[in-house]
Amino acid sequence: MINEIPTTRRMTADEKRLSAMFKALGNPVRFQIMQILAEKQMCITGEIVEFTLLAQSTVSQHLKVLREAGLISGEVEGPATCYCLHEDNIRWLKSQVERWLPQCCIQPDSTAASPESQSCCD
Amino acid sequence: MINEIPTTRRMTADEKRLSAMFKALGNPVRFQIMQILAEKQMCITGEIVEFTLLAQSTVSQHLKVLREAGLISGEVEGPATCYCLHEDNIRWLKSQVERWLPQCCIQPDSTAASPESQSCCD
DNA sequence: AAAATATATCGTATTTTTACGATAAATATA
DNA sequence: TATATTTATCGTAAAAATACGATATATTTT
Repeated sequence: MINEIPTTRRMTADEKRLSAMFKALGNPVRFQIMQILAEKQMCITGEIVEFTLLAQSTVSQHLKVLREAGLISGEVEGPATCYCLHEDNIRWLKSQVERWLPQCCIQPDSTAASPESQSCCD
Repeated sequence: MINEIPTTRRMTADEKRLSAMFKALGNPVRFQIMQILAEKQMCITGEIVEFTLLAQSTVSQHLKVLREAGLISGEVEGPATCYCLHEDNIRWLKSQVERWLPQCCIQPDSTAASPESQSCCD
């Protein structure tokens, strides 16, 4: 899905994966599906359809995007499919965001930067 | 940009803001612009254009999206515009992600969940 | 004041995303 | 086996995102 991008440098596999997760979460419907899944622990497709008020086929598409991004996983349960958060991958996402852009955002509890190290902005 | 979404519940302002940041970061070009800004601390538009190998107008558009998401800030410096990461907002993003989906992803160092609390998936 | 430099915005073409209804597939039930 | 239930996939229309060149704006330099 994320093809080669015309920049000077190339993205690592982790960077591509993180970017793809961001992309999946960037849609408000999918963002909210994640939240309802977090609350309810698990849902079959039909429950998520009720929640979103969208057509079943549309929701199925969104679920596919979330699944391909590794954010949820689905398991066939009889005629239905039971979805839940992919906790391992969400933990991975959180750890990546935590260590993301290390040159920026020095933790407030670490040694304060000297004034001249400030950027032009803000 | 994020209009009302047809779901049962409504998104809080924070949720909308977080979702909008994810959306901005979901594009690989913008993702990489964030990284180069983190490395170089600050860049004028022209430097970012060179890095991305895209047309100047295209990059300017991407910078606008990042700016409107609160991820970067730009300051006019003579005829140029100097961009850098919006550290406060990035810190906010990180803290939001950290506490995101609290029902999921119990920290590994906390009390281990009992086996029956496991979900159906994975 | 004119020219050069740097960037944002405008108009537009192309691609991608989003949404829907219809249908296929797979399982459970009568 | 036939029917009902649930979901995924297909085809497609509409909306949004992405990219570009041209141009407007704003500042510096000549």
